[in-house]
Amino acid sequence: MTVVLKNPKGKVTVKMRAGGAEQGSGDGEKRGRKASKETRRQQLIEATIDSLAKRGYSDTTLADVADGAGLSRGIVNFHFESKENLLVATLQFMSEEYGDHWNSALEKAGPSVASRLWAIVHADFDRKICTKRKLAAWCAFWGEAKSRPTYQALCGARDVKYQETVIALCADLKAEGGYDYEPEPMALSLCAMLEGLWLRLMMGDGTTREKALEAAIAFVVVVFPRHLTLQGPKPQ
Amino acid sequence: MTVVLKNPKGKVTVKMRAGGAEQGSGDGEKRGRKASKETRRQQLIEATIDSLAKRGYSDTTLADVADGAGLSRGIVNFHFESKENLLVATLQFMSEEYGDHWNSALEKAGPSVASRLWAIVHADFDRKICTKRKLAAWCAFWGEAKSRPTYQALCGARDVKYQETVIALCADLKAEGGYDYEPEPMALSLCAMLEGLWLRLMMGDGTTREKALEAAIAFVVVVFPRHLTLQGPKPQ
DNA sequence: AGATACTTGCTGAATGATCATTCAGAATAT
DNA sequence: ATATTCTGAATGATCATTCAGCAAGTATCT
Repeated sequence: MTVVLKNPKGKVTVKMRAGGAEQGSGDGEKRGRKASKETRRQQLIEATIDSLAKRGYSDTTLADVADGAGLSRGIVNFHFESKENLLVATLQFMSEEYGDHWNSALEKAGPSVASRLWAIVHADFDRKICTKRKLAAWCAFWGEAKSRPTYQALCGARDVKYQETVIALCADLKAEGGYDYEPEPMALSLCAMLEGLWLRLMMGDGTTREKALEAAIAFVVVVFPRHLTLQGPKPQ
Repeated sequence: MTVVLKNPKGKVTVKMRAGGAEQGSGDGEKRGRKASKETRRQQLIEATIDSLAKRGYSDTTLADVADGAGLSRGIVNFHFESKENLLVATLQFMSEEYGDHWNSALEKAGPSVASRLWAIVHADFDRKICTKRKLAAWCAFWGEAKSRPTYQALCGARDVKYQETVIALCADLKAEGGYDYEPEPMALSLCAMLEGLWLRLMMGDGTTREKALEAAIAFVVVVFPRHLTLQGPKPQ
């Protein structure tokens, strides 16, 4: 919906979007013509995630993104030069948001290794990260990643840091608790399971966020029974 | 590479593909003009998997598929009516092949529940199923599944039967061995982990088939220590 | 304050490239 | 001769990209 107002002189003076698509950054940001370059880029990235989620990678068009942002057809090439750039920027944004999220979850966690593992597993199923919309966008990129080195690098960067962290946590728990398996395979299976649960959530079979979290918890509790219970990390 | 032969009258009589792309069904099948409808369809499905693996879903074109099969441009619409039909048939084929594979692995397995679980986990990493090429094709479909009900149904069908089987195996092991966790979440986390490992294999980070299998084994051994060891199922 | 020129953000019609689909007719089999 | 399988040029649809021009904001001058 577009609102067009006319001033007393009869000239068009305001032409901006009304309604619910305002997904830019901070609330104080200016809209319409006044929006800053960064705000506009973020707005287009959000519209891209919407489009990826709604129509999938291969049906995402610049026209759909522009419509979703309530702007004109040429807008993406104006701000991003090309469709490819927009998609890379979108993946970059999601990748950073994901990384920031689990890092801050680790910082907020208690000092014990057990509570840190508990926190990082829960972070993956947090409402901020784990929405239908974003999972669908992730999956769209995964589907293209193998044939596009740029996507592969960005998805890979996401995983490497995460997995190293999980390996370290598993190694620390082993040192503390006397488990007798290797940290690397254990961490790999844990990370793979978390991604697999995301995949399930996207695919929309019966799996819900609650069931997925329950399954993830069941896993880590069985693997580290001396440190974790179904109710949470044991006090050291 | 295309071979063109001329008969004594100077007319072109044979025009068929030479080389290594002959991935159709049985060896006795005829080639060239003589190929049966089913052979031709299978040949095109294999070329589709190749194209999906090489170029990804969004860059897979009918021209590329036809080239890959060594046939002309209109061939797909002749045998499948539309691109969409070809892709659905391809997914159907992969889905059936996958299902047949783990079902026959279960049949070949020993009678004990432990050896059946062992077999089904190994089946996922068998060289016949778990190739770069096929994993990439699966991933391409997953990426589009959320916005295409047909794909979603076919991918879902793949999973539901599998997961029910795994739940039953987990429940039987629990009954036998006195483990105290619920079969459903445990089976879900196991299935999710197997899919997640496939995802890793496709993405081409350092994960190899051997490491993936090792991680999967580490998991089930930890979960069912009374029935499984790293070397295989325990004799009952 | 008002007028003027200049900058920046944005628009949307036009362009050209890519690609699925069609189909008339050629090649081959029966 | 007739039916079947296949070809490849033509067609039309979709879509990314371009760009001339408009509108809003800002600086400078009177």
